[in-house]
Parts: sequence; C-alpha cells; structure tokens
Amino acid sequence: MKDKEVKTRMKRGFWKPEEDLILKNCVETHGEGNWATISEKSGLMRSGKSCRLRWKNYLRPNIKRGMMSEDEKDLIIRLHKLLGNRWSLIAGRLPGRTDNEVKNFWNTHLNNKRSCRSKKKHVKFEEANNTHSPQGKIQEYPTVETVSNNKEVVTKTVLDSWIEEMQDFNCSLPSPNVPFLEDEPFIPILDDILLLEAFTRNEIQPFL
DNA sequence: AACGCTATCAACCGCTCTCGC
DNA sequence: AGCGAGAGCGGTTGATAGCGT
Repeated sequence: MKDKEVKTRMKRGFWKPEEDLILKNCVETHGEGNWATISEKSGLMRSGKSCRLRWKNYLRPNIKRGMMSEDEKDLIIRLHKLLGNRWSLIAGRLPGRTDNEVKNFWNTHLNNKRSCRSKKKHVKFEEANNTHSPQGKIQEYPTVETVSNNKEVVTKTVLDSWIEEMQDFNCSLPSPNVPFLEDEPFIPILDDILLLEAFTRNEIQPFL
C-alpha cells in the first residue's frame, strides 16, 4: 500500500537537462550503485531504477552516441548468434554502447520479425552503408590465414576465428535459432575471456 | 497543407538475481 | 534455510519525428 503511494508520487517520463545535472552531481557524491540513496537525496522524485537507467544509458562517461558502424553492426549480429538476447553481455563488447541501445538497434534494424515492418527503411540503411563485397561478406575486419583440415589456406576475419575458438571450447553450442537454456555451458568460459581481456587491458590488477 | 502511417528510441515494468540479516 | 531489499536485465510501451499520399 505504502509502496504504491510512493510509486504514484514518483515523477515519470523524459528527463530534463537540469535533472540530468542533479543526477550527475548526486552520482559523483554518493557513488554509482547506491540508487536508493541517490533517488532519495537528489530530490528529483525519480525512482532508483529510473536514476540508474538514466545514468547508465546517457550520463555515464564515454557513452558513444549516433549510428552504429558497419563493424559494430556485424559484431552485434555475430554476438547475438552466439549469446542470444543477452544485451548487456553484447553491449559489454561494444565500447561506449549500452544494452538498451544495442537492444533497440537489434529490434529496429536487425530483428527479422520486426524488420518486415521496417523493410523500406532497412533497405535504405543497407544502401547507405553498402560496404559489403559482391559476395555479401564484410571486409573491414583484419583477416588471418589458417590451414583447414584438407590443407587449404583459408582466410578468415579475426572475429570469425575468435567465434570459432569459442565454439571449439563448447562442442554443444546450440544452433542460432534454438533459444539458449539457463545452463549454457559456454557462458562461464565467455566470462573468463572477458576477465582475461580486462587483465590484459590493465583494468584489473592481479594480486600476487 | 493536412492527415495517416511507420520507424525510432527513451523510459517503464515485471521478473530474476544477489546479498545481507 | 528463509526472507526482504536493492540492483540488474530483457521485454514492452508510448511519444514523436519523419515520410508518403
């Protein structure tokens, strides 16, 4: 009952620039994560959830806005094949992009079900960004040459190799059309890779 | 110019997860 | 072990800008 009252008193809808400023100051004072405190102390009459969302998607430093590049688009497609609708994980591999942005981009530009609706615009988007080779293969990624089983030299993108390595780790990788189950075997391995990357970028210091 | 339709994206909702007690 | 609070995530909604007729 009381919760409901509080909820109805909370302000909703679009954020004003002055609210953004207050929220930014509050996060600097109280720290990222204490959303209940921030909601209360800011006096914005916004829920903690709302504050968190606004910060995460728009106010956080290093947020990248604007059109997705062809590289980012391709990466989203491939990671979605690999991870399913795990937007935060996918966004985690796209510096400066948020899960909400990735999700919106997928739903509007890449999702087959929805893109039927947006076919006209989608075609325009493809035309405007027509950087594909005649075979439809994206060529921006750096490539590596590997020797296949039948001793042929195969040229692949670095990303292709990375995904194949992931699949080698996990022989039971489901097909892209099959929804993933909670106990997907490769997720912990993926987390390890992310952790390893963080180490190599010196984001985490090992304790020796 | 006016209207209707569509695409986009910011924000909300409800559920799950995690952590402290 | 069970419970509650808070945080995080993914799905969905709704406002609005832009386009076509």
